Amino acid sequence: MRLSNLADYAVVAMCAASRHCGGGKTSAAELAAETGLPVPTVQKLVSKLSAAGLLRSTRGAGGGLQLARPAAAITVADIVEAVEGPIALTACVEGADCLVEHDCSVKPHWPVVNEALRGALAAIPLTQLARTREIA
Amino acid sequence: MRLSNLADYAVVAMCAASRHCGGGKTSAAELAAETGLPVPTVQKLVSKLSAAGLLRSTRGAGGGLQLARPAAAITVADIVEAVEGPIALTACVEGADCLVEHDCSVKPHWPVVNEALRGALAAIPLTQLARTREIA
DNA sequence: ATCAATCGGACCGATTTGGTCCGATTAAGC
DNA sequence: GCTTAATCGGACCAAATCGGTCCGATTGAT
Repeated sequence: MRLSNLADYAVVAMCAASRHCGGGKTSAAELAAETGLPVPTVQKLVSKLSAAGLLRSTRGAGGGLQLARPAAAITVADIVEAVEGPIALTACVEGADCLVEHDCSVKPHWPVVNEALRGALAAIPLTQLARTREIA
Repeated sequence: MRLSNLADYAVVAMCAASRHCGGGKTSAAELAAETGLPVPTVQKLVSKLSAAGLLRSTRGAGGGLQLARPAAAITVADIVEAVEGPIALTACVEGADCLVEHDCSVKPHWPVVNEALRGALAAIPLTQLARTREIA
């Protein structure tokens, strides 16, 4: 019942990237310096985030990264799904057959819980996270 | 972002145990037969569930298991926490220092998400799960 | 006191996760 | 047009956790 470290890091990294949104491009190395994460780890993250369409990467000298969408249109749920894949608490939510399929009275309830979690994550846009410790 | 298989199994096993509530005691072997899970796995589960105070075990010949509380007073959150430990999406929710502590603007938001998830799990008592496929 | 049936904990293999490294690609500069 | 430099992208490897299996300790009935 725990979020993977990578997903946690990704949220922090995207939060840092959103601060560079006005100033144009940033780089994986810069994000690593600001977040304190290892550079290769950040590179791995931006790969997945780019593939998911959350970041837009420009290669070559002078290249870098920028948000593919406005920060307000990116939620924690988007970031988590980009790194960990679809949010599914149990295998049967994704369609896999559980081994007690014939009389599994629990099955119908999981999608409800699943959507509750997803809704909680989708309710937090990147703009809200960028406000440094205002709600602490 | 996925529940462990053990936690999923534990919910199913507890659901099966609740059906024996009126009839008194059951056993790990019986639960295994009803759920289709391997016997040793169920034994492992009942150990943790007993330690968490959700099941009461009686040892010796003719012993067995029974719910320690009424089924209505046991929620999915209780079962998940019994098997997986406290529900904490990130390490910082539990008090551990993240390595970007000094300016982690994300940190204040995790407890909110965490409670939303926990609330969704705590809203489902065992009695609701026992109703076989009524809400499908 | 013996026996039988149960739970409880310890051991082992497998999968996933997290971290590191090197190569492919691209744009700028000469 | 070529060289150079800086970047992203994917492949490789170690570690931790998870899942499964087994055997021993404890307890009540006979």
